[in-house]
Amino acid sequence: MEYNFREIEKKWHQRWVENKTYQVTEDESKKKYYVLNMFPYPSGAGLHVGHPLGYIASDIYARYKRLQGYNVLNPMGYDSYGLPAEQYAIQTGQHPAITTVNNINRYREQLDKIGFSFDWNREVRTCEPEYYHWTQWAFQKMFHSYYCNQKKQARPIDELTKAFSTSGTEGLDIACSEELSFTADEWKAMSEKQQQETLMNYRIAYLGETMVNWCPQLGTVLANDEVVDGVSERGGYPVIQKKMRQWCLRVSAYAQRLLDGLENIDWTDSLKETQRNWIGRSEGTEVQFHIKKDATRDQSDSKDISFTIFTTRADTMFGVTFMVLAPESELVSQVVTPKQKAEVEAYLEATKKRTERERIADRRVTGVFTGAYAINPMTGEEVPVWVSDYVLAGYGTGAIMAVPAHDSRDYAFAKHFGLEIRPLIEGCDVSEESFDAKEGIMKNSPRLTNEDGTPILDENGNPKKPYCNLNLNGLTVKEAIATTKQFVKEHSLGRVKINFRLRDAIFSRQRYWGEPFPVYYKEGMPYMIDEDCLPLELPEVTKFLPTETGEPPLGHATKWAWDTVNKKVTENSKIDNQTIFPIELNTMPGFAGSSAYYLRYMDPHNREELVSEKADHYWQNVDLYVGGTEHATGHLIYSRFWNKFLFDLGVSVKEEPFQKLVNQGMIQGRSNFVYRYYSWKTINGTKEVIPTNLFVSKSIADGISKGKYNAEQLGALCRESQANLSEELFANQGVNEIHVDVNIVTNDVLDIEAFKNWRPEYNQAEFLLEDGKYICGWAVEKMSKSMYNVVNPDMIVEKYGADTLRMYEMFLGPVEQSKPWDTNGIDGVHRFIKKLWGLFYSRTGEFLPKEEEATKEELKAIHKLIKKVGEDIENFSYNTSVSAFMICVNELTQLKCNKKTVLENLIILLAPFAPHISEELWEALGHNTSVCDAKWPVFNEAYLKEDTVKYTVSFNGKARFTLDFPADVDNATIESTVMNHEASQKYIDGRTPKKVIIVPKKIVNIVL
RNA sequence: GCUCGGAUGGUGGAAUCGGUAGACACGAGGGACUUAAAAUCCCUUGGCUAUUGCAGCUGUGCGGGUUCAAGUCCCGCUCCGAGUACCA
Repeated sequence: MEYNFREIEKKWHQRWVENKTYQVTEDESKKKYYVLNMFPYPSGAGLHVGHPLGYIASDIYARYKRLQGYNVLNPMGYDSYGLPAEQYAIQTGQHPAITTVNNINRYREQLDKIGFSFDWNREVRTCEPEYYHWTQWAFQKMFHSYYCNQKKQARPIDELTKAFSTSGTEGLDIACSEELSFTADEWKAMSEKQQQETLMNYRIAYLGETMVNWCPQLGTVLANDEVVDGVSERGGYPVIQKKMRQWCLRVSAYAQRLLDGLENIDWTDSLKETQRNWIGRSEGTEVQFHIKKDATRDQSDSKDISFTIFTTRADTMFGVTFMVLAPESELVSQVVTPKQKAEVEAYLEATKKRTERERIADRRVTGVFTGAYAINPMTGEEVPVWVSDYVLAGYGTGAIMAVPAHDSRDYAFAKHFGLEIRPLIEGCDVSEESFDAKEGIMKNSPRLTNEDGTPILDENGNPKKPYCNLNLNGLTVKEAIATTKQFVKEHSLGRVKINFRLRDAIFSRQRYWGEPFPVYYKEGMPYMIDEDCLPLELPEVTKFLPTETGEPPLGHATKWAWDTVNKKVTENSKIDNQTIFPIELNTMPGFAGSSAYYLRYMDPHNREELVSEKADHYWQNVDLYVGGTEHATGHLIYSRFWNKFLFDLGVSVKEEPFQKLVNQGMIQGRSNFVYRYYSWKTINGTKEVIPTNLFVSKSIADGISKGKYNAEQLGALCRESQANLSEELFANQGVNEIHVDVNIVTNDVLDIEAFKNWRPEYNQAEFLLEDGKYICGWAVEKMSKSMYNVVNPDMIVEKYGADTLRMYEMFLGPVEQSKPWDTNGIDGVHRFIKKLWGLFYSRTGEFLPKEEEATKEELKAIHKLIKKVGEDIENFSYNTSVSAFMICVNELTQLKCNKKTVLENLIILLAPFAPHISEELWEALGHNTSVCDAKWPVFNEAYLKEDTVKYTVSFNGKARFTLDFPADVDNATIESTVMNHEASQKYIDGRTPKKVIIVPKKIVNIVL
């Protein structure tokens, strides 16, 4: 019987869908296992073009777990190539919808191509809200919550308003503002609008006036992780800083918990590290500096101006020689002296114009003196206050104390403007660069002597006395930091503070495709529409672009107002601001919907709740999440934040959403080149290229580039290949490297006929071959259309089948490693599948498996495999599993094994890797249930027991030969046997061994 | 700059605890079957020397070290990849 893989695969695929073979069971007494694939497809290559590495890897694990007896939820399961996860999931009822609107839209073209029937204008809106209902719901909950530092969780905002109304605001430790700037009486005196405005400072979802990354070309704001090198991640358009009123999520409130949570989850260290860096916790000290009073300043001299700086190097307080404010800091206008005012304002104007990208591109040292002086609380010294854009407004307090001796940025600034550099560490040299390392012994603190050791004198000519009783001299940097911290705290000069780099997430987008905010505006303040009115569905619009007045696309909608009486959306024309109000025009970003989608899969048809308590308690969290590292600072942070919030609410039982995370590597492109021969001549001193129709094979091209051929030799090559090229073109040789479609190249051999048809201009091409073939050059590049290296796995599936593709992608190497897509080895895997088939069917179509007792060798072969595959799957080392299968099938073929018991075990083991052929052969073995309901075989050590053990005999560490010993041999026997062995004599050479080392079951080493 | 990975044949990659480096494949070379091709099967395949036979040397990016024994551990480099960046 011929193995017609494609027919078999289609048949099984159909059956799985019809019988809902891989659906979860209702039996909740079973252990659960939840596998999920990260929502977007790898590396943006698109639905059908990208390689389903992650799907295959997670699907193998899910099937393995199922065979182990688990109830497995695998909503994005990849059951065969040719059926994308979404379609499968919808058909089997496991998927509530397709992640988010944004994602649907992104894959629209590809989904259309494979016949995914969708009325894009209507169904997207009528189908999606079932899902985004719960995104809107969570958003409203965030709006109605604040973060309580003391309780380390989100709490209802009502608690806060109650506290404000009484005097009991003390003890409220709120993430966003630890000091309340108003009293209970003031609160009560506020208007409703003022109260609402105040509450915005505390809500977890809040409207914030923040600097945003605005992308004019895209007409929308972008999150920090969507901006790469100062340009938008999608499209690469410039991004500028702009102050806008936007919805924000107070992710920063969860910074510490996001950091702590990393301890207990099973992610790769590098990914955890990336998140740690992104969260950027830094422990330091906040110190208050006062501005020296100056009569010439605008503000009355009586007013005391002070500001706080943040530093991790409190030990360097004695080395402060100037202060720097961020240009955006409000302090600048307060401290500037009239004399410096014009200059400072000019500088502020200039920096505003520079985009972030320009600031990154050229790191010029710029800045301007404000005319003000700050008083160092440790030394009493007056140091100048500058403004410079190297200080960021968004981090710390937007002001720094500059210690040029021990900070490279301050150093560059000081050198540029000729400011003092005062080293504080014994023996450090700061003549060329600053000494940034946190090591060494402190000196100069306080600084009482000059460089030559003579005492510094005060105004009266007496030796200067220390300004405060803090002396760090002789301490290490670490000790000095701790001592200074303590000192600052005790003397109320500041406080110990922990800063995070992590910023709040900007949650508005000026797009159409996204969840609409269930928010209407009354007197400019946002109000949530009632929870029972959710979901608020996207309105019909005529255009998806921003309006002429620069409003978001929803500004085109004519029916986008909220009727608070009838509780429904109504025409804009009816807005009276009494009972009918305008609705928010922004929509939510892509990460909104993906942040909690895993919870929804646990209970996809629930109309009452995001997830039922029962389902949540059963499924808990995702056991295995497979996806790319590119989401480390985006989705994987937002999702953890979102889940922690839901955890605080009691909706999610687990604080961390993804217990184990496996990163699949990216599939890179492998480009092929052809080499087009050209000649050239010099006309009027310029080199002129004469192109030809001649394409030369790789090694000839290399030869030409290296000048290996003279005109005669090349001519001979041409005659040999019967290529017509006129004589004069043989001199002045050169080749152009041209990308060629990888789909017309096999094992780097060009399909010449296909090449001629590929492009009309190559119709008349001639070739210089090597060994009768045209060998192409190759390089690893990213997959892109322009490099003609995009490979569509569909072609592989049609030619070799989905099972071969699955196994081949796994065989390429470790899952987490990026690798070029290279079909050169696929024949090997396909051969393996055919060999496997050969164990079941003879060439004449006879069914071979028989009910016979397996031999010792056969049992050994299969149990070796059981052990290996089990271990490998647990370690996600799928490539070595595939090779183990090959070894086993080779052995069984050699043994001519057709024992049913052996083959049954083999098929079960193979089922996760090659599900189609496994189902087919499982059925052939006489089973009428799916192989996915079989039991994973139990490994029995006894079958691997050997009577004899092979020892490697080595002399002075060099392995020479091997010897077999009985398994229970004692060391003395080994030693005497080896010493007396004929082969040993040559190496011993009459000497007496100094030492004999015997490692049981492994090696014997004789030291001479 | 900082952080984290990595470097093994012509290629992808094995070597899980320090114990015969190169499993398993691809490619290449040779052979069998065939009128021929495809398919299939068998042999060889890190390099160098030797080859009638045995064999010897060398070899995991570079330089040191620890050890009876190092791809694996330690120290110092080089190169490549990823992340991040005026974060005070």
